[in-house]
Amino acid sequence: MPELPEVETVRRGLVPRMVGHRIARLTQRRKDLRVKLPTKFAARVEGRTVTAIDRRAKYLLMRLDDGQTLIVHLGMSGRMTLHDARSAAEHPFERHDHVVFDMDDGWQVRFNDARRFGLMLLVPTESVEKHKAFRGLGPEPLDMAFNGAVLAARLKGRRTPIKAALLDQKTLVGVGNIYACEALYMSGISPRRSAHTVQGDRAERLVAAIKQVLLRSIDDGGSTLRDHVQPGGELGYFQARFKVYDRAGAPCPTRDCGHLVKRLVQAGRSTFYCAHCQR
DNA sequence: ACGCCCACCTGGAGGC
DNA sequence: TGCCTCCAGGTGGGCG
Repeated sequence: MPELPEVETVRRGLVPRMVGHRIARLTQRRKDLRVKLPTKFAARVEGRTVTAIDRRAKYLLMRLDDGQTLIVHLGMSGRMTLHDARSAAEHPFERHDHVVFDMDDGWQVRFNDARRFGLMLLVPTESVEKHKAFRGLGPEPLDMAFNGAVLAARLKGRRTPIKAALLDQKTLVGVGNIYACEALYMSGISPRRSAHTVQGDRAERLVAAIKQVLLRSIDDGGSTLRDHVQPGGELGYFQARFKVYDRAGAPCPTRDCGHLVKRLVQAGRSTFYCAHCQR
């Protein structure tokens, strides 16, 4: 499910239910996520108050009041759902509700992840950036400092196709298969173009497209294809705005183009593009 | 060091 | 209905 806009949407949905609240109880209904939950995980989290929820790349960072950070990654199919346990309605667990946070005010936050590619880690806040998963992560695309020159420098000398380079979180973070396809289409750049040739004006156009597509998607609550829901259960709507993603065989949306959207496989992932509009 | 392939896991869709 | 194949929003380990 989640690329930057979906993770950011989840973050925003969790803030009002978690920040400023104590985790009264944490239940591990299943421990074998991508990274096994540490022993005594529940005991180390229970009683702690969440002071903030940040995001870095596609990771949620739940800051706890004892100086630890609970790192959450949603993998491909992870979601967070909210339940008001004080209401009279029944709240039966669903298949794949793996970790349950009971907050001190009666709200319940559940981590649900069918494929179990997600992970949770508990690390000292000051060492988050030193963790193996965070070392080498590229710049945040929505930072003011991220511009064409920054991207161009990171693509220099790289022989892989630009599409694959965008998926590589060492190049920049937060962009996944959907938004890589969409940003390349919007900037008129072929996904097959060698990454090192994306320089100068081309890099500027690509950065502008990346920022625009991510921001628009956040505005729409992300993209709901299969799994993504906002924590309150609302769907995302950005998928209605896809120009090429998952649209193989459909007419290219550029006026008067007349060509069809094509699908190809790069680095094991589907790429959707218009061979006429993207060079 | 880099780039490619695959595994990790479950479920939904489509073909027969 | 059932069974089989393919595909899915991510990541990281192993290989050449």
